[in-house]
Amino acid sequence: MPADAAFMDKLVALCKRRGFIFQSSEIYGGIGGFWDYGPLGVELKRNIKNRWWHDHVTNPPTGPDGHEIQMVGLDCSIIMNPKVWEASGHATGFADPMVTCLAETCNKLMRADQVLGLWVRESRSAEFVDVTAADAVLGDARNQATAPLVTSQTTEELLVGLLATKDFKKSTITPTRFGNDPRSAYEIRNRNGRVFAGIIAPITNWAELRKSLPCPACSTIGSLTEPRAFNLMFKTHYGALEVASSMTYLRPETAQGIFCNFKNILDTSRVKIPFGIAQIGKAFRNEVNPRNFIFRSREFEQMEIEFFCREEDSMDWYQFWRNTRYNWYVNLGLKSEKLRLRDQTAEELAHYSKACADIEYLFPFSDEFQELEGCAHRGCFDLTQHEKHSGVDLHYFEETLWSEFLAKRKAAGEPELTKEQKSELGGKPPYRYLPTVIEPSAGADRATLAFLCEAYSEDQKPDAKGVMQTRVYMKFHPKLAPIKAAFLPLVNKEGMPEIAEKLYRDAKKHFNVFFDDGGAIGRRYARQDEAGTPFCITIDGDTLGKEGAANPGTVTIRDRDSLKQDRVGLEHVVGWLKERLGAL
RNA sequence: GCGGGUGUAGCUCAGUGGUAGAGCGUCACGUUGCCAACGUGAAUGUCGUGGGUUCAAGUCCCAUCACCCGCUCCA
Repeated sequence: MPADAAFMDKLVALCKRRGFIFQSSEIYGGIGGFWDYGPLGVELKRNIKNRWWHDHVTNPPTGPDGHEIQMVGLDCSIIMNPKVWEASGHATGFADPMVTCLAETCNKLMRADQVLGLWVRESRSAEFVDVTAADAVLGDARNQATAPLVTSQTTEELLVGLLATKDFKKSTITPTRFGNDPRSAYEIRNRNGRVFAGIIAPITNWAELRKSLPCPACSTIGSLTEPRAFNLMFKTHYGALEVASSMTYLRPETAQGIFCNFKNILDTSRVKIPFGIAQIGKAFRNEVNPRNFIFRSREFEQMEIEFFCREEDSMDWYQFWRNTRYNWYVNLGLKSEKLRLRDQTAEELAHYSKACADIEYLFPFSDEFQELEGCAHRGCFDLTQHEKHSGVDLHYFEETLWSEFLAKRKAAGEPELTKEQKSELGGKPPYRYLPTVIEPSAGADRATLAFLCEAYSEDQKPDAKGVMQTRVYMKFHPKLAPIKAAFLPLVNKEGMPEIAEKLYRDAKKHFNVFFDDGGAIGRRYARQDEAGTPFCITIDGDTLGKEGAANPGTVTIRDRDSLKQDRVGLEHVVGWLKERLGAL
């Protein structure tokens, strides 16, 4: 659905023309799903990452408890022990079997487990029902329907999954038998008392089964391919000898490196719960189909925080991060209604998650909002998994709370606890526990793309010859702009270039600034507009203090968005910029 | 992965079998007095890649790669 394909085309062309983003390996014909950041792009993306690091790690905000939050940074290796990915679930969870419908008018690609949802059979036709929205069609089936459920999961897993869906919550399931069908058969009675007949069987003979299976989308019988493994993990080998035992993966997310270092950080950095660990780094996913410029690429960069807190405070911290992260985007210029904060519905949540909010942007390539960042309440799922798989104790011990407790007992004259009592009491909450995790996980490339889309602006106005011209300008927040200011001698004579260059050299000590003496002033302004430079500083006759100058010793500073010009004294220019650009 | 579309100069694109083009941009020199100014000059392409048909291929055929749209996915 190209919501505004023309807009997207113009933006992509500008990115390439001005050196924001290039296709990777372009001279060799490119490579799908990989992109390079050019001179302007790298500045923009780095500004975004630096801003994020500054705002959350080096100068974190005040938390809901009124204290500045504790944050530390981390930079983990991309390649880790493959057991990490077994523990996290990625090794299996990222390998979905997919089937394609080969019917000419259909050609749909779907996850095999979705195809194998719920089939309701009535006399000769079979109809597919999404198990999450089964009610209407099941009603039509007049309770007589045979509903074979087949899946690559085990029968038990499937039943658990079925009971988790909206329509079958609180169903009772009783083993039964349909005629001579050898597969496991069940009578399913839902909470409204409606009775369904279901056959549940693991897929062992797809080749046979698919001949009779209709496509969920077009209902053509036997048009589905066999499930093929779509593995989203990037396999690689460590060690020069490529053997099975040296196989591992490039990380699909940076978060697991944080969990694996949880204990190291506790032992070395004097942080106490609540605290957060932040990481910026590359991650890799073999996307089925990388699309939409840098939005979905196979190599991408994440900005992730794992914030560890007590279970009882977790919803406060969740709300805090959800709002803090949303406001971060708004304050850096994603001000339009194209940015939204959306709470996930109960159905969307992972089974271990209490809450999750997505920060979404309405990109021009789609008429649906797309995720920039997910702020998830992950419970203690990840640490539990790593504890289980690694065998290492990852529990947190509240030393202060424990010694306060002991001191209080002593003061009250209570008898000293025995060793056994101590380990019994101190070994469980509130003294010893697995912390709950709030995870704001952002895509740096997606953020970059959103800022690019939001910044792209056009003005129509007549030029010197009266011909309508389009002015294209990138309305970046000054803190994100790749180039902060350009220094331009109005004309190349009478000492203007020399003054401009000296001023440029002064400013360059503090900011990424640019010097341009080539071409007419209007053209130079236009070039800076396309690069998104917020300020153009022009050295003119007044600067030189020429006869009749109204403002001797001043330069003009042109604002990119309003086109208004201020006159500022030469010696105040750097200070003027500092006021507007901040320290970073 | 399946189906459809596209690929010619830095960018946007024209070119339906017979000497590769335009606009914009870029560079140089001259000029210059605030919003893509003007003059003069210049550079730039193995027409995505490989193979085939033909006297002759940017153009026709096959393969391949990349990008765009849909299915799917989610940072």
